[in-house]
Amino acid sequence: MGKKKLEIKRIENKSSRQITFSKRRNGLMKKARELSILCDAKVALFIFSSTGKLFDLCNGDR
Amino acid sequence: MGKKKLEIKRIENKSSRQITFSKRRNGLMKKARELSILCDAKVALFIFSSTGKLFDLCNGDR
DNA sequence: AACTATTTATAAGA
DNA sequence: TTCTTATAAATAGTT
Repeated sequence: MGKKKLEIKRIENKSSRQITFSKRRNGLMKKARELSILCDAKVALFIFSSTGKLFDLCNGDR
Repeated sequence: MGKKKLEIKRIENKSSRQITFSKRRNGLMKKARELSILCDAKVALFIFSSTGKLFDLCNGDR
């Protein structure tokens, strides 16, 4: 997605990495929530940022 | 996405629900793996299907 | 934080 | 049921 194709490897630039982290983290949580609703599944998702902060979602909480 | 917009609510048709489950489960795991690689994050994802089967991914395995 | 060009995911269909 | 295709959705780079 996006204006250019992005290779899947560690983003070296710190601020780009943090921006991408927050965008993709939100996207991942949204999709996890949708999967649980659409398909009657139970989903648990734990994301630890490189600074150790935890973001989590269980079964469509928000 | 897809040919028509899909409302986010439980898919009543069982076979459609199972097809959507396997497609979206794969997509979610791929994105989880990408997030961990791109952003140096640790990710754990547990998905229990409605039949109780577990699918999981931790930090970009496989 | 908002935009937009472009890539990616995926709902239906073959 | 695996592959294709039309379309919706996510998002990389920009402002």
